[in-house]
Amino acid sequence: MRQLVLDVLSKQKAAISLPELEDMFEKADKATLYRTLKTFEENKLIHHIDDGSGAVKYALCQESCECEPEDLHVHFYCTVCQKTFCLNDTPVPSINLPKDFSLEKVNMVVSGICASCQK
Amino acid sequence: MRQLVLDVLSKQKAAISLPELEDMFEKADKATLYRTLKTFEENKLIHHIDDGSGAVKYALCQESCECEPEDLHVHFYCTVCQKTFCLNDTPVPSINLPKDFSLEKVNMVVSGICASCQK
DNA sequence: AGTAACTTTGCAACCCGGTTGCACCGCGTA
DNA sequence: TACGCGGTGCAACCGGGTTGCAAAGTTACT
Ligand SMILES: [Mn+2]
Ligand SMILES: [Mn+2]
Ligand SMILES: [Zn+2]
Ligand SMILES: [Zn+2]
Repeated sequence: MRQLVLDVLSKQKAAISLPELEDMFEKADKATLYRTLKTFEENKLIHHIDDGSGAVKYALCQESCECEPEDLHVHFYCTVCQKTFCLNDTPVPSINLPKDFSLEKVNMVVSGICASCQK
Repeated sequence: MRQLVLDVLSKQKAAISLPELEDMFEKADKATLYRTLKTFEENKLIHHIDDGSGAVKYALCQESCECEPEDLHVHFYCTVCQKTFCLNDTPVPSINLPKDFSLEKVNMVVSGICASCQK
């Protein structure tokens, strides 16, 4: 099962959610897939992305993917195809927090229209 | 009802979620509060914040609060008290998207420890 | 006041993503 | 063969959000 899921993940251009994964298999159980993603994430194979679409999405970690402690790159959510992409080459800009606020991590999601959906 | 909700909202230092609002009233119905927040948002009185905590939170719009088309300021989620704050003075930095990606809006949530929770 | 039209509210049900307990299965090992 | 352990499937549950519908409240007009 994990092999199959890993295959699917590595073939994806966009990040994928649990429900999407579910009906991409049709045969495997939701809980199994859920636990698979969980173990993958614990072992730093994948990272999750909260793009505000209601379902958390997952994408393979890249070579340089330091998901912890701080997510390095920006994510892009296409409002047309509803796909979410890792912009691995777009680092999260550093920001100045008010005094006495300590930074742990940053989630930056840009919405718009992706390259494929531009006409 | 709307008056009451508006009062609560204007007294809040942190953004508030629908469930939080719910048990802050104990008397009003979830649906009513939900619809109240909805109309407030449609009329640009409040804006919503998706901080990844599972529940969308709402905060009053400030004078200069141009929530549309693009959310202007950064939000801060405290991992200790689980409160979410508008950093009204911290604008979202502009970023360079890859070619052919068009920008509509940006959600930037910084997690860490807020001023009150620092020891 | 009486009536009609419109708005707001409460209730209940539903949806959907996520999560968990538990029993079962498959497999390697003593 | 018997045991232990990790993976799987099923079913149930949870929590936030959303909606249909009917009752209650409000407003406008006569
Ligand atoms: Mn990513
Ligand atoms: Mn805000
Ligand atoms: Zn697209
Ligand atoms: Zn705090």
